[in-house]
Amino acid sequence: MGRGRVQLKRIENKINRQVTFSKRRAGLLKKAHEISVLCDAEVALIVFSNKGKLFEYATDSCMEKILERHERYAYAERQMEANDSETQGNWTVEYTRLKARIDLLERNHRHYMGADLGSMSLKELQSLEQQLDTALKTIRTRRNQLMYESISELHKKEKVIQEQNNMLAKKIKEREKVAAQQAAQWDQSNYRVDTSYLIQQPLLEMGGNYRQEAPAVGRNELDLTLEPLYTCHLGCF
Amino acid sequence: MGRGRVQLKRIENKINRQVTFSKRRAGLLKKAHEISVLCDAEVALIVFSNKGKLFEYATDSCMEKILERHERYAYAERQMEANDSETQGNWTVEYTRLKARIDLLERNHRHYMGADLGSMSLKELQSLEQQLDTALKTIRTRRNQLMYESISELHKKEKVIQEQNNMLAKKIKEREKVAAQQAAQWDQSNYRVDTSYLIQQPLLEMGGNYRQEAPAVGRNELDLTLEPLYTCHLGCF
DNA sequence: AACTATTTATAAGA
DNA sequence: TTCTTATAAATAGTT
Repeated sequence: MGRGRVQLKRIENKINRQVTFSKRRAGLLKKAHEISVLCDAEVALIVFSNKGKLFEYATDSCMEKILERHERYAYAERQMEANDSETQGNWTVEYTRLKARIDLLERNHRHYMGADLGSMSLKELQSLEQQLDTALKTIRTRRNQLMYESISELHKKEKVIQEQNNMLAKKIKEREKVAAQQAAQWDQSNYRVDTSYLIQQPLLEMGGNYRQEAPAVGRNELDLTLEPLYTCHLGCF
Repeated sequence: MGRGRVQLKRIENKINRQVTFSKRRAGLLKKAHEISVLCDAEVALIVFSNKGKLFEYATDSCMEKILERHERYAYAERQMEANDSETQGNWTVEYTRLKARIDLLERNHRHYMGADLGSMSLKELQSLEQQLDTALKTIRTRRNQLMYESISELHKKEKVIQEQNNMLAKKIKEREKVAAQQAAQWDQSNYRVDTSYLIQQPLLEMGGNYRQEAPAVGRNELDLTLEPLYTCHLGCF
């Protein structure tokens, strides 16, 4: 269409090429619109010029919708192809089938390891991501459960040991009291002073130790620092 | 082009429409290819027929690449537009600017809550997803850290309390020994039998209690069940 | 950007 | 569908 035939090859003259691009671009957009209206078709046309400038046409000005439809379509097509080539395989019998299956599994494995992603489409990558994310979620849930149980267990242990601790402390206090009574009785009767000394010394030292470290400081820290965290963890399950 | 003019409106005759679609589709694809070769342009053309059948052309048969390029382009354009309309806003002064800003923020907020996603493109959704995923990761990291610290703390507490427990047990044993000596001495001198009875009774009862419940059963369970878990947690950070 | 000689595309008919 | 053909449209080269 025009004076002289056109060979289907890149126009080397830059000016010429630019002019032709303008003219043909207009024509192409026009024709895209025409077929869309005349034939009730959905058309998306994207043109990047030599220099990277974008021109586009889309039926009803809804490019994204058409592109998404295309993605769905292309994906479905690819799935069908994959299915076909996997099912019909009976031209070198089982061997080819098994080989293909192994290839697929190996490729999948590489993908699951995050390698060899260059050959995957956006859609495939999304699918992979979701799969991995789901797996990750399962793994995380499991790990959280284990941590939760661990904390629960520790709390229980702590309580038991603390109770034993308290009980021991009480017993010791009783012993102190009895020892004091004995000492008093021995003092009264002035009988064997050095034995009274042996009894009284360890009891005093121990009582002091116990009260300062375990119930006062230790318990307080547990109650203030750990209980809120624990409650918070519960909200996560 | 052909016998008689063509009005730009849907062809009502179904057969006619189908024929025209075939012809024009071929023409459109041809022209798309031509401009692509002649003018060194990158072209993507997607056509869905009336009945949903897909026809497509892409320069170098690389549809996905062109579509991604388009997405990047369209996204950048949208960003610029948003920036513009946000920056220049001086036709109803500050009011319009603030209103737009609030609208944007509210929309974003809805998106962050997972609502009102219908208006978002695939790319925007991906971006949102990544944002949320990153946020989620940060949150999870933080939570894991807190749980880790909690476990660490509990282990430390457990150790301290256990040590105190052991110490108390040792003290009590000493007391037992001393009491036994006293009892022997008192027996020897036959002096006040009822006091010796008071001392011996609580010590025996307590020693049994302690050895059976805390160090034997309690400690074993902790070592076997919790230590591996703890090590496992460490691997997660 | 406008003109115009030609080539192309295609509507209608077979 | 496909082929043919008359004609409308597109456009290469020119101004």
